[in-house]
Amino acid sequence: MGTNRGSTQQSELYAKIYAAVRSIPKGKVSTYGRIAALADYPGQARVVGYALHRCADDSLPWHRVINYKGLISLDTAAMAGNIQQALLESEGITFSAHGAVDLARYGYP
DNA sequence: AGCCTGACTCGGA
DNA sequence: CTCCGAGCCAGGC
Repeated sequence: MGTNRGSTQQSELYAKIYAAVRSIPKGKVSTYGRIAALADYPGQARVVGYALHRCADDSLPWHRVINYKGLISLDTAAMAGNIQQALLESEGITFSAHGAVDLARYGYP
């Protein structure tokens, strides 16, 4: 990549993150740290969370991204957390009684 | 320019 | 099991 005009690099970061999120197959879930690694930004899980927070794309399967504990980062009592769990369950993902996902079973990669 | 917050993660007590 | 602190980066004021 020769001369890079500082203009599209910022989008590149989000593009990689979105691409990683889109790479999650239906019925699977991934973590922020995992997405960061797939996006070539290991350790920057917070940036992934921030990118998803600003997600302007409704076709982005952001609900397949959870934290490393297998829990929904959003408050499950809140609307967003409730929606996320509902979406994952609609894809065939089962939750524990404590509201946790088995990453060893549904985790991706 | 600087400061604070956040859809994160990890290790320790 | 829960709580706390430290490290990382981007965005907003």
